[in-house]
Amino acid sequence: MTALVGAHGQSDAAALDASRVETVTAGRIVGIRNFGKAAFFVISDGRSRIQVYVRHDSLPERDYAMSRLLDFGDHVGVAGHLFRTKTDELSVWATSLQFLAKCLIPLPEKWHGLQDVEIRYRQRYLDLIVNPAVRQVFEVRSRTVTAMRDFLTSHGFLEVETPMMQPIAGGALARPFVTHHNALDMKLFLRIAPELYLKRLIVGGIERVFEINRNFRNEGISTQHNPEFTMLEFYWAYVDYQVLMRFTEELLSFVARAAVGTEQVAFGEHRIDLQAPFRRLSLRHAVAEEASRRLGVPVLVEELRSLDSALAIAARLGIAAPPGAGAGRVATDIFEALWEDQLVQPTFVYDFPTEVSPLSKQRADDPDTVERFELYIGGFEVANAFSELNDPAEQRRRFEAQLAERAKGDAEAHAMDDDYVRALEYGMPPAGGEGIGIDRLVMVLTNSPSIRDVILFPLMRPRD
RNA sequence: GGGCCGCUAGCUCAGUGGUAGAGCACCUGCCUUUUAAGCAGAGGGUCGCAGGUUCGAUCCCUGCGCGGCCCA
Repeated sequence: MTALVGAHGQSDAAALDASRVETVTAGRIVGIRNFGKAAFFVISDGRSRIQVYVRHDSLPERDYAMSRLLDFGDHVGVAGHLFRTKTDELSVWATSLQFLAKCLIPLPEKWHGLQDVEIRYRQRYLDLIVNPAVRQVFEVRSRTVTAMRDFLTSHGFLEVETPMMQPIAGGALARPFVTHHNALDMKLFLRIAPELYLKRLIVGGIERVFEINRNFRNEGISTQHNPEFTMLEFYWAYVDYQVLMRFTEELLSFVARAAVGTEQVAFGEHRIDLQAPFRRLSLRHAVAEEASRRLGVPVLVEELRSLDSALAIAARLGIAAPPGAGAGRVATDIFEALWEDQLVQPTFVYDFPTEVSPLSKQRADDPDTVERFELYIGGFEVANAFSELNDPAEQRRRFEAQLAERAKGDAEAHAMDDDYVRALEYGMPPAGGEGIGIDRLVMVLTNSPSIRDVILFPLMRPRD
C-alpha cells in the first residue's frame, strides 16, 4: 500500500481517470463512514492510508453484504481502480472485497487514541495500531542503527558479536543479573558491557572493531534506565580520546542526517544542534567554576584533588558523598549534581578522575586524571569513551583497587579479570574505545522524554 | 527504597456520603462522494483490590496492587 500511495499520491483526478489504474491492496480498517448503499473505509498498513469506496452497484452481492459487517480493526483486501472523490481524497473504487481477519476486541476511540501509558507499553501492538507516531519513532530507531553500522563499516570497522553470558561481568561499574548453566553447573552473568571482550580482539589484531547489542544492568528503572538497553561499542587501535571526540562529532552528524534528515532536532523545550564542534568541558574545571558561582567564593581545582577539601565543598553544596569515596569520586558526584541537567546541547566532559575510571589510560602529565570523556546531550549521558589502559601491571593495580572498594561494600565496583590482564600482557596497542547508548540517542532524535518510548517492550512488573 | 499523583463503560474523561454520567466504539433503523460524515433508538459498570468508619462508601480513613513524575 505504501508503494501504491507513493506512486499515485500526487496524481490529480484527471490523470487518474485518464490512466485508469487498476490495483489490489490490503490493510486494517481504521476509518468507516457508512451510507445507505455505499460506504467509505480507510485502510492502513501502519505507515500509509488509503480510502476505499464501496457501493452496492459496483460489487458482487456477497462482497457488498460482507462489507456491511466490517468493523474498525478488521483486515480486508480490495481490488478496483484509483480515483479521487469530490473532496479530492485518493481512493480505490472497489470492484471486489476480500475478508482477511477479524478484530474481535474493540479498538480505542479514534481521536483521543490510546493515552494510558501503561496499556501502551504492555500492549505495544495496540499502541502501534492506534498511534501512528509510535511507528515513526521505531523507524527512526532502525535508521539510526543502520546509519551507525554504515558509518563504522565504511571507516574500516569489523562488526562482531561477543558473549552476552559471561563468567565475569566486567567492562562497566554496575550490578549484573545472575543466571546458571545447568550442564556446566556454573554461575553466569548477563553482560553489563562487551568492553573487555572487544579489547581482547584489539589484542588479537582486529584494529577496528565494533558491536551493537544489548547490555543488562540490575538497577532501578527510570525515564533514562531500562534493565536491558542497546549499546554501540567500538575500539580503534592507534588513536586516542582526542581523535574519538572528533570522530564522534562526525558520526552523530551523519546519523542524525540519515535518521531524521537534519542535525537540528527539537527536544522538549529545547532545540538541539548536533553539528560539530561540540562544547568541551574539563570535569574538575567545570566543577570549580560552578561551585564558585553557587557558593559565592572561589573554589580551586586543586581543592577537588584532596579528599578532605572535596568533601567540604560537597557538604557546602548539600551533596552527599557515598561512604568510602575518594576525592575523585566526590568530584565526579559533584559534577553530576551541578551540571548534568544543564548539558542540553552536545557537550564533551573530559579528563575524569582515575579513581572512577578503572579501564582508562592516565594522562602522561597527571596520573590522577585519565584520558576519558563522556558526551552529554539533552541533560543525560549518551556516550563514554577513553584512551584504553594497555599497561597490564597498572590494570592489575586498578582491579585490585576496585576489589578493595567492593570489600568496603560497593556492589558496583569492578571484578578482577585475570584473563583480561593476561591478554594485555601479550601487548595491546594504544587504542581508543567508546560506547554510545542507542536508546538515549534515539530519545534525542525522536523528542522522546522517556527511554520506554524508544523500547518496543520495556520491562513492566507483571500484572496478576 | 522515599515523597507526590493517578486507577470510574472497550477508549478518552466528568461526577457525588443517598438508585452511576458524556463523547467515541459496539448493536438496531434511515441515508449511493464522506473526511471526527449525519439523524433516530437501544444495550453496556465488582467505580483497581481488601478492610474500616457510617443507617448508607465509587466518594472519608488504613493497607495492598499496578502505573506515572520527582528524589536517592
